Amino acid sequence: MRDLNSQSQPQSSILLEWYDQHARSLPWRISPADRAAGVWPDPYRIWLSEVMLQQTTVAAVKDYFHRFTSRWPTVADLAAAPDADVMAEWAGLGYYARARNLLKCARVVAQDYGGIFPNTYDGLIALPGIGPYTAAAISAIAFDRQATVLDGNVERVMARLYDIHVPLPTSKPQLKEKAAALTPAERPGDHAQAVMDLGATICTPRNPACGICPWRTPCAARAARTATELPKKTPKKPKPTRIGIVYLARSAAGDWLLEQRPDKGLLGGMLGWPGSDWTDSPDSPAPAPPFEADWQLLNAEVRHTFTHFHLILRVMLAELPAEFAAEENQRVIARHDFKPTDLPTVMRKAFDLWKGC
DNA sequence: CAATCGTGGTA
DNA sequence: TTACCAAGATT
Repeated sequence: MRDLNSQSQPQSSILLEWYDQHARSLPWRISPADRAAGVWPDPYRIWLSEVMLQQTTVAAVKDYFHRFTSRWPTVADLAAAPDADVMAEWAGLGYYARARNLLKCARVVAQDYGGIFPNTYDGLIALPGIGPYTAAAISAIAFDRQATVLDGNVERVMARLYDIHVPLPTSKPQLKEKAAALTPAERPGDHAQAVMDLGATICTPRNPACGICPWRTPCAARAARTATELPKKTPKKPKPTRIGIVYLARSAAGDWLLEQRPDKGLLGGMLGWPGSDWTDSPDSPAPAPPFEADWQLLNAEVRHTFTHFHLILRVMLAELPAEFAAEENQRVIARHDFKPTDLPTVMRKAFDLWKGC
């Protein structure tokens, strides 16, 4: 007799059928026609897309991916690029340590590996900026290896599929085990992308579309009506508000004074306006203008929220003296070389405030 | 291990 | 307006 439990175990084959019909066309993906013709993705493009996609939405990544791949078509091209060019191209995407590690990684691959990415999980995870998720993703998607990805989507899908109420990150090993048990030997890369697509389009954090989910039959959370409350997460700490000052100095010719921030820490390696430290106290922060001048306070403030604090920035303006002697980390950028899009968003907001005056 | 590290979209 | 969230890595 037919085993009624046969449908109670989720199967990769069901998910892959759904994926073949619903896969989104993405710039780093091989089209179904190409894949049928035996074309495999370029590991460089998979690596680049996966690093950009770390904690970042597909919508935000698309344009950056196009700009990077058209400007630097190969890992060797990227490895040869000046640091400042890469940081400027990454500006606005956030988590700037990714850009610094991207360059480090490209240079290791170009110089130590002859421009060929290692094709194993162990080889990949040893590279800068490649952690457990990204190593698994590249292994599976670019090299057809049976690796299991565990990102936020997979965590959510597994927690619901098996109705796991243990909060993250404690439940992570358990979720990884479930995800690994579902990973097929055939098409592991498509399977990985299918689970993530499922999480991004059907098994969403709020209002999951359980009725049209390919795994609706075996889903334990759907049966228990607990899907929307999963996965549980340990509560986050509240964000403090910090206050700071930035100094916009513009010469009579329209040139701007900027600073390259230190490699470590917030906005590391990026251009920014000279300024004070950002303090927690409501007291006005110690002024630290880059030169003595008649600094004018703009009549509006920058408000910006980082991962773990809110920031209020006061913006001061003065004319940059022609004889100004720049420090080592400072750059006087000519009017026509200055592009606000080269700045991280919080710094661009300060510029926008001036522009609106 | 808990903290750090960006930004934009969404309810 | 606020809080949550997104194809996480590093220390």
